[in-house]
Amino acid sequence: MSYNPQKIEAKWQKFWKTKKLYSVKDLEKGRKNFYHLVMFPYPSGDLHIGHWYNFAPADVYARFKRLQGFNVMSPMGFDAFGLPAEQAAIKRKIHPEKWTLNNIKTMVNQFEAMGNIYDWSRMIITCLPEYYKWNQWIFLKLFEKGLAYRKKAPANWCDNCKSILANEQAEGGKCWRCEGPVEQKEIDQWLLRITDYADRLLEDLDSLDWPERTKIMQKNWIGRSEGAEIEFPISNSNLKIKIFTTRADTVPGVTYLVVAPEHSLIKTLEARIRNINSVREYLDRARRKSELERMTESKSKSGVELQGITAINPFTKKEVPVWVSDYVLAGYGTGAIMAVPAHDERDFEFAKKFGLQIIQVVSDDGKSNELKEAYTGDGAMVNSKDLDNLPNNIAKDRIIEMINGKKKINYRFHDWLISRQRYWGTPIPIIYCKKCGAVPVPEKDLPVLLPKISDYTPEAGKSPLARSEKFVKTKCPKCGDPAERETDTMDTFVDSSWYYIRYTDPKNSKSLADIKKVKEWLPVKMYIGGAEHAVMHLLYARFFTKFLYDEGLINFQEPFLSLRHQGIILGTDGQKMSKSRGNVVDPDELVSKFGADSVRLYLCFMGEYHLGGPWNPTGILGVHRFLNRAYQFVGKFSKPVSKTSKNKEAVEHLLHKTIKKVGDDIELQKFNTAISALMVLLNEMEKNPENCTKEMAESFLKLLAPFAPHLTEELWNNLGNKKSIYLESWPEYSKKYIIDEKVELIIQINGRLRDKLLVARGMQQLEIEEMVMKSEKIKQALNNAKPKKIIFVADKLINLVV
RNA sequence: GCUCUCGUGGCGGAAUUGGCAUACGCGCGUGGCUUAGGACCACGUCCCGCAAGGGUUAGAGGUUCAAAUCCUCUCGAGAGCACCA
Repeated sequence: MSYNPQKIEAKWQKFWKTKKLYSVKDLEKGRKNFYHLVMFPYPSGDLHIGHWYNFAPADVYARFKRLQGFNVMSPMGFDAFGLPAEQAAIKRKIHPEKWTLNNIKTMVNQFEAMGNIYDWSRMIITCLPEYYKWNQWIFLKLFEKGLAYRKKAPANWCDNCKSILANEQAEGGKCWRCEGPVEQKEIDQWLLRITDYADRLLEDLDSLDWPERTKIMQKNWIGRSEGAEIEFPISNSNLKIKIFTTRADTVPGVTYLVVAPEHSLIKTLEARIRNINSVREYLDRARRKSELERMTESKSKSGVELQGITAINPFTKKEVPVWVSDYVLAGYGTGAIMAVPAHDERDFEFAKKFGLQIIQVVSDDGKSNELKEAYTGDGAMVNSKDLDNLPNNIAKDRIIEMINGKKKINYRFHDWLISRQRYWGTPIPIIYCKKCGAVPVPEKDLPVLLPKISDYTPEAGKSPLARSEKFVKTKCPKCGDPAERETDTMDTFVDSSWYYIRYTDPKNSKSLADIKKVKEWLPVKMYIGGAEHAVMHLLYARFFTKFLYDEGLINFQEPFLSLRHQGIILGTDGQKMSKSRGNVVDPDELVSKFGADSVRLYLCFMGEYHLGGPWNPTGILGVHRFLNRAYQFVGKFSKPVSKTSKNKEAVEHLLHKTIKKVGDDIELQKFNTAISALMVLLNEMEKNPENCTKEMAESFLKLLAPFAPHLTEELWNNLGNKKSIYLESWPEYSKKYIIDEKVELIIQINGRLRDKLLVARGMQQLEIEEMVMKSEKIKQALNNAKPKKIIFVADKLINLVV
């Protein structure tokens, strides 16, 4: 009999479907609920091998949990709004909805071929009104609480995508989607006040079982810093320049101020700036520079002095010049800084270049020295009048008080900008009325349907929806006057910020989810997805969860208790897979050659899950051979076998050790070593089939079941079992088999292996020493030398030091 | 530039966390069995050496009875941050 995966897999996929084996009830007697979730995919067309890597090993974990006795919910859906649908639609001249829903159909079929445990009755598609209605509903709640607001401000603009981006999506001056350069553009936009939640978002990180790296990234992104706001009066004027600093102790060393090119002061004091022409020229140049250029040119600083304008150092009362430079960011703090060249590297560099004064005020040896570089450490105050010799950390608070500074906490991140000037997204449910202003659409009128229009090509700064008169023209819900709808749509990250809640109650038309079901399932126990979402999706989702908690709609404050990242599969050449490189691995082809079980198994076996790595085209042969051998071996037990197994002890020991190892490893998502343990077990059983029993073969199948669901169902059935193997439970190991009675003890001389000894567990040192001295090898190696010292580790080793 | 993580055969990778380095698999070699398929089976496969033995975890040094694992430096790779005042 030969292993025919194609036949077996189709058969069992049908079986699972007709038996509804994976549709999950909200409550099952005697079983604990376990919510297992993988980040839902974008419906891009076909499942590629990267998708397989995200979903198949994650499914191994879910199946393992199910076998352990949990009532596992593992739902799947599609993050269906977004730019690529529009772009594909424009290119192919079909409606984005049609394109998206077609893709979803294909992908659902491909998912079924993967043999996953998904409960398709809970599927979510975010571009359908039944889903995005609740985006709008949540938006209105945020609006009601003042957490959604409209503002005209410079925003990140990607000219390729013709859209505004959130800061999280414009990292490093590049668009997260197309990698094109990001420019600044003034535009009216909707923002969500995520910064109100900054401290909670920071504090609650500690309680999460997340990769440390990811937590650090979120911490850095939020970027909390404690400091003070200090005002510097402008000479001969009532105006003041407000700055933010974390080093108030260095105020005595402030020798100039710098404002960002966008700072309002320049315009206000235009008339007094003597060199206004060269200042304007500088501002022009700075504006033309893209964010990217500003960063790459960060090495050499540029700037112009605002001649005719000086400020007063509030500590020394001395006049200091004011400069404009693009090394100061408009978006952080107040857009202006106090410069302390002696104690800040950037200021030092700037001062050196433009010949500005450098005054040391903190010193590690209490003396004022010639500085070759900025001194950023702690020390005692110098050149600071009465404060001299005081530790700088104490001087800090003293100075803030003396100069009427205000303690302040600043955050690096900004409010979340959600307006998108695009068609394929959730309409923002706001109506503009000349009399009443921005009026929320009443709840009863939700959803505001996305109209079917025929021309959704983007236009700079304006949503395609603005061209649909039918959509735009409406009546003010408050006063009934003619009014206009908001035409921007929401960032698709809004959709994914709460979808995990919707899975618990996906068809609810009365609320986003029934609180009873929410309590039954949430928070998510295990969440799996790419590390690239560390500061986007994962931060937004945490924010939404906290908001919905505050609204009393859910009973938990963190959505994902445990988080794991998968790695990325690279092409055979070690490069990122792409069609242009021609190094794309086609999973469908592999499935038709080797079967889905082999593909699943190989993806788990190829290395550490969170690392990924290059694809090895012959590697899959190894696991395929293994499955084939398992098929042949277990097949032997489908007929009654003689019960003469004489020496099953040895195999029994190994089996129990394997049960422990495979369970422990899957729990840690170390799938590769779990599989290698299964291989070792099968190798051993194959060598001694006469010492194996049917029960052993059954245990082996259960251990293999999470990895190779189709094959194990087939073999389980062949052994005479009528019900699915997934209605069984994970085998238990007994301690007596885990601990061997005899252990192999290593004998070392000076730390080098010389001999081995098989001894009873727990044997004492003296007894062992005696045995060691009788060993020929040891006698020879010792060559009559007497051990000076003997190190003994029970059941492990004895080391003779000569 | 800064921070973090990591460097183990021809390749993917193991190593109970300081205690037998190279498990498991790929590839390769030899032989067998097959009328060929990316099949299967057996044996071998870190380096030097006929052997006894010796050497080996990027490189150099250190701590220790004992180091892939801990410390220091150098080199290399990956990730994150990159004017955040």
